[in-house]
Amino acid sequence: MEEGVIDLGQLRQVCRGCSLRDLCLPVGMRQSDLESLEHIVHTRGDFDRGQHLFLTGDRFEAIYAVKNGAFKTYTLDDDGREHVLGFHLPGELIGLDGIHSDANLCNAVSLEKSAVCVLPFSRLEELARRVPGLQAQLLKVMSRDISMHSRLAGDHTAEERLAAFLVNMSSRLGRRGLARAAFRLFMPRRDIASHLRLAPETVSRLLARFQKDDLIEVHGKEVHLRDIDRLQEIGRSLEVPSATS
Amino acid sequence: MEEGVIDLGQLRQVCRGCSLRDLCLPVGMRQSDLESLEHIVHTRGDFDRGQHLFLTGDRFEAIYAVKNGAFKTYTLDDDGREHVLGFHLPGELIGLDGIHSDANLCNAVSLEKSAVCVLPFSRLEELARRVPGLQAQLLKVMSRDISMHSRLAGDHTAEERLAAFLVNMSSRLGRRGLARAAFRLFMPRRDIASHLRLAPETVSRLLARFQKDDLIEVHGKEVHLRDIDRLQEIGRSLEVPSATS
DNA sequence: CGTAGACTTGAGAGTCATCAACGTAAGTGG
DNA sequence: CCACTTACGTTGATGACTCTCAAGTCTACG
Repeated sequence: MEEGVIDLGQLRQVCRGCSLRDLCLPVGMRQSDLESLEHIVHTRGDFDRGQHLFLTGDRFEAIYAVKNGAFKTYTLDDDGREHVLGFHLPGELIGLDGIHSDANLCNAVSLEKSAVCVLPFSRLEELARRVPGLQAQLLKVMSRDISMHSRLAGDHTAEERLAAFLVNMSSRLGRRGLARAAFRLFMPRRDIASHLRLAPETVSRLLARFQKDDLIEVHGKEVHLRDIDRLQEIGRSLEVPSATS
Repeated sequence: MEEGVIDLGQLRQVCRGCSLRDLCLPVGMRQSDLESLEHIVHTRGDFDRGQHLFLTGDRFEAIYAVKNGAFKTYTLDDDGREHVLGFHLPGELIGLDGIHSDANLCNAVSLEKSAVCVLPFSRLEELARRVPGLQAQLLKVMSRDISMHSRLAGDHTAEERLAAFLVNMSSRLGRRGLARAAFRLFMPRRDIASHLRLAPETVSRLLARFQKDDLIEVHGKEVHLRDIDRLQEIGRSLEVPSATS
């Protein structure tokens, strides 16, 4: 096989041929602009579970879009305590918090077999100037991130935070064509706990209680949301409203 | 006086003549581009303490730069509980969390006599395409916001959060030419507490303890940071590193 | 299959919230 | 300008939510 053929045929259609193009950065971009985006993107598809995408202090050069699999981002205290900043599903971006710095400010690690699209930031920035839709989408994604984190930073009970987390996962997975009511928690309890600033034991206990109250069913990592409305009600104050969902 | 003369002479130099131009959106912009920015900006200088800049649900049309004074942004639960998202000093932007929505997602209220610069978002977006420095700065500011909120959302003690808050205030005020070691907390304890998800009583008690430990001196709203290094040490895990400070 | 890590469940402890009372400052109108 | 009123701030006592510690169970992967 000739390299050139592969390039133009496959690699060069990363975005146009990607099932995530309506969730990811390409939202609202024209076909011709997508092609421009494809020129600056390349895919890295070799991430095993536990493998890092970048580390704190690495030079900030790119942001990343999850192509498949899942990642978590986290920081480490001086005490060695881990703080999970968030989980990243296919179509979501990683590294936005590093833009204002010269270095990445967190670690990003794969939670399962994963692949990402690498978006070299300076070229992305330049392209965003030429493609209105790209700039707009980038700003929207970042704005949504601000909203999400500021909600999570608020004063809510453990119950509210976990309910909101489940509903949030459900809706994010749903938008990716997966079942909203039943899914697999691809991260360990410890990570959920850290993300919600809880102890793993508290997560366990709350899941057990939710189950007792017929809100969910849990079997290990599998969860089934049996009463999404009530869960949503419980976690409502953490919900990020949006016009486009 | 003729209107036209005022427009071109004063109003039209909002940015170039503004003492905040090195902190605010104009960072890194050329004089000629600043002029373009001035064409889309206008100032509203009539905010009394307690007066709102916008409310949750208001149509999102603009972001705002604080010109002088100070604002807080907050949300209200269904239970009527207030969650303070942040405080906004001169040169800082308000409303970035509304970009991804059609509506503002929080309330913004003046904490003292204040003025803002209004940046109509669609025009700003358009200008950002033409002015690289503007786009870059907007992305940086948003990126920093993400970092700040995700740190605050982490699992830290009350002591750490308050120490970090004081140091953060100190440095933000310092960058504005004010004393870093001694300043006035322009917001009530209740708002500090809400922002740090603490009870107002806890803020009081911690300030008293910091004082007893010779870290600070407090007299009502006046605080004097006596040992900034140790405060910084205490709150270090909440600090947002940056390349450009 | 066996081992190591993950998860669950229970008991006890701690941080911080709540309730309550008091002191202080701020803002208003006489 | 001062008394009054109201909100803000402090301090103490109590209690709750959640953490920590500990043990046991389960799951996953070699």
